[in-house]
Amino acid sequence: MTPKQPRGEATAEHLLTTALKVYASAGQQGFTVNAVTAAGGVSLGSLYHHFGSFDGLAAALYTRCMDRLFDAMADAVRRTRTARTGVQAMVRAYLRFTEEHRDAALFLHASAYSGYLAAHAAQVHSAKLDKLAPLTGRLREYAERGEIAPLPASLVETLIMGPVAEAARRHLSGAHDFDLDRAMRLLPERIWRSLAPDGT
Amino acid sequence: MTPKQPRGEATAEHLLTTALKVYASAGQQGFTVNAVTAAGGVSLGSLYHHFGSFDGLAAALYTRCMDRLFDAMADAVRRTRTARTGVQAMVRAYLRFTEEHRDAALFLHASAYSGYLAAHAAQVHSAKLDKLAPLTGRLREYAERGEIAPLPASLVETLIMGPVAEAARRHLSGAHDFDLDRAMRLLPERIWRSLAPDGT
DNA sequence: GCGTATCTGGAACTTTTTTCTAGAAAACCG
DNA sequence: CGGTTTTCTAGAAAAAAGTTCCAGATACGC
Repeated sequence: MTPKQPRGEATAEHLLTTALKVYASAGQQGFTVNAVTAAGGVSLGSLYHHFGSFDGLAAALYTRCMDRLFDAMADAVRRTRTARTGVQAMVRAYLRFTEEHRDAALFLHASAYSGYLAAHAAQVHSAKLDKLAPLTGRLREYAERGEIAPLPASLVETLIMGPVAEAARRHLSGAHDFDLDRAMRLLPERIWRSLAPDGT
Repeated sequence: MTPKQPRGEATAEHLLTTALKVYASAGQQGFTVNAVTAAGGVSLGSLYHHFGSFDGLAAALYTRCMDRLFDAMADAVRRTRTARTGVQAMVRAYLRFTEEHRDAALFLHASAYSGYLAAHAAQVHSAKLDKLAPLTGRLREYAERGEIAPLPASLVETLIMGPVAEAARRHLSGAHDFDLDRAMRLLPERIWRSLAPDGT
């Protein structure tokens, strides 16, 4: 009668996938414990067993989406050699991810500074640092070799992630005047210019 | 016995001020209707009469904070002539506002894409466009005069607001490795480089 | 098989938001 | 002024969302 329920670890996985679907289709305001358990055919007890709280589920989903984004960026950078191509690869990978995984990108941007994560902020932040390590490592190498201007590491990150995230937000919010394809063509070079050492 | 209650319009004003204080001291999770009404010595009925919903209050507060930020930026730009000094003035004004009105800046960044505004998104967005008009107008003039690179207007905005907002977020989140004073010295020039026309 | 640990279901409870309505204060107007 | 209308306030009650709890089911090691 009841469809075969996945159990154990699979249930947690299943809940995360369902949660993202619910978020994508019902939006922030339709994103409730009841909506997620109903959509997934899973009980409240299971959800709370695996995630402790609804915020816990949201934090896990956030972490999962973030992992995928940063993995995509790290992969892209790995195929480059110079600072210029590396930075531009990061930018393109972020924008490509935003386009190809719209739901995940939307959830990331909407949740980023948005209460869900308050209780798990520390965990999420350290997970972020871990996943970001390959990228920050590369940036440090560029700096050591003098391939980018001598700036504090956090400013270099700000100059890359700031514009890219803003572009993603504009695309995701459906701004009529924002063309993601054009951004993918123009932004990498512009961001690079903000980082290039003098006389380049 | 009961302290003299402000009435009418004044109550709405009073609630907004109280709300920001409550948000600043109790954080996102302590930011509830009851907390705000209790702290302000105002009843639920009054709050709902003036703002329709708790989200309505949050949207009004958001708009008010945003107005102040953009006014500060517009004032700063008004005192400049060239594209370079104008852009740099915007950047500095944003960062200065973040420092001087920490509570308002925190609320702005935390609420920006965060559910509170979903119901009033349209109003908030059009209010934003209005307040942004003096700034976008300036940027268009720069572009027409060839003082900045020929880029779509939304990309110019992205290249300015992206890094500045990211810097503000890092400062507000208390990142140990982020130094706002250093950012105020270095960012304006770096952002300018991303916008400068060729051969500058 | 047996015992233990893990997982699931759903009713009951808590907290937070929203609605509702009676009535007080202000504004308006002849 | 005196009456009428509108605006505003108060707080109880309802609705909605999140959380707790525990009885029972399932998987797993021995």
